[in-house]
Amino acid sequence: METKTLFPFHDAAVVEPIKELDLFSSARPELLLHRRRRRSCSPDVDIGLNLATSGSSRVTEEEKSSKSRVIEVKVELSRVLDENRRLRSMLDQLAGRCEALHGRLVHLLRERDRRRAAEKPDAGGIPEMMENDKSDVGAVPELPRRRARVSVRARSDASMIGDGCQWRKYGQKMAKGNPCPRAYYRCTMAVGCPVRKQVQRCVEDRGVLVTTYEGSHNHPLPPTAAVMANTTAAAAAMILSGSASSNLGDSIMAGLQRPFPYVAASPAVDAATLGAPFPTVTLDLTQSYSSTAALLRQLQQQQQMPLDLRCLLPQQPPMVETVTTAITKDPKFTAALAAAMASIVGSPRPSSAGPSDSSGPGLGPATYGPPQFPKPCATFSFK
DNA sequence: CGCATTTGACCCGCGC
DNA sequence: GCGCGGGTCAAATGCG
Repeated sequence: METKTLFPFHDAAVVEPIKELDLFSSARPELLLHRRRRRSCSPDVDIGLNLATSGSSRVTEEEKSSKSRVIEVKVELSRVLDENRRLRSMLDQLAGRCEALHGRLVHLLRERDRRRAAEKPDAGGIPEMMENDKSDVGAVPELPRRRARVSVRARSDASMIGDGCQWRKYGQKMAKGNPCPRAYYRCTMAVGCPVRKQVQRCVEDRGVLVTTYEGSHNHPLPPTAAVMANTTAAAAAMILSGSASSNLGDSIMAGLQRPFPYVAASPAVDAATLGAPFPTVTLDLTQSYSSTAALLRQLQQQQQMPLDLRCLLPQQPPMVETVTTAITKDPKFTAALAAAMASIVGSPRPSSAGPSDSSGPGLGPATYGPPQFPKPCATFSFK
C-alpha cells in the first residue's frame, strides 16, 4: 500500500511516518491514534523539537510551525476517523437492511406456502418440474413461466470448464450463426437433477467458451461446485425478480443467502446468448474486473435488481465507489472469488480429456469424477 | 458387457 | 398451416 509521509520535515528516526489509513482493515484506526497519543505523552519520546536556548527566536519560529502542523494533522486525522466511522455505519446499515429484507422475504414466502396449502389441501404438491426447478417455484401459473439462465464466459481451450459437477452429454447441435456445435449436458450427480447446461464456443472469439446453466441442483454440491452454483443462483434470482415482482420465489431466497453479489460480471440480460428466449445473465470471466462500481451502476440503470434490493444500493456515485471498495477489500469477497476461480482454473486438465475427433471444434466428451479444469485463462484484477 | 457418447429423428414454440 | 430453429430423445456406436 502506498505510504504517505505526513511529517516530511521531521527526522524519520524520531517520528515515524503515519501510513495511509486502511479504512476497512481489521486494524482499528482509532486504536492507532490512541497508541500514537499515548506515545506522544510518554516522557521517553523525543518529539523532535530542539528546545535549546541558542538562537531562541529561530527555534520559536520552528516550534510554532511544528505545533501548527501537529494541529493540522490532528484535525486531518479526526476528519479521517469521522469519515471512517461514517462509512462503517453505512456498511452496517446496508448489512442490516439486507438481513431485514431477507427475513421479510422468508416470512412472506412461508406465509404464501401456508396459504396455498390451506387453499389447496388436495393439490397433490407441485409438479415435478416445478419441484425440481426452484427458479420456477415462485412463478404465478397464469403468467408465462420465466426460466432464468446464467451464462458463464471463460477463456479456455478445453471442451468444458470444470465446475465441480458431473455431467452427461445428451445431445449436440449446430446452432444458427455459429460454426461451432453446441453441446447439451445434464447433471448426473443425483437422479432426477434438473440442471442442464449448454456449452458452445463464442463465435466472435473461438477461445472463449460459453457455458449456460439452467435450473437448480436438487442435491448437495462439492465446495468448488457450490461456489459456482451459488453465484449462478444469485444471478438467476436477480434477473428473475428484476422485472416481475410476482416472480419473487425460492430462487431469490437462494440468492439472498449468498454473499450477493460477490462474483458478478456483466449483468446485462443477454438474450442473444445461445439464442435463449429466457432471461440470461452473463458472468464474463474473460474480462478484467477493475470496476465493480460500474457493475453496480449498470444494475441500477438497467433496473435488473429486485426493487427491494435496489434500495440497498447507494444513490450517489461516490458512495458506489465507497461500497465497492468495501466489497473488494472484504476478505470474504476475496476468498469467495478465489474459490470461484479455483473452480474454474484450479488445476491442469489431463491431456486425454481434450476435444474428441468428430464432435466439432472444442467439444469433446463430458468429464466425470473429480473436476477437471482447463488451463488458467480467466482474468480478474482489483485496484 | 456396461456405460458414455454420437447423431439423426422427433417435438415444440414461434414468426410469417 | 408451414417452415425454421432450439431442445430432447433414443438407437447406434465406441471404448474400457
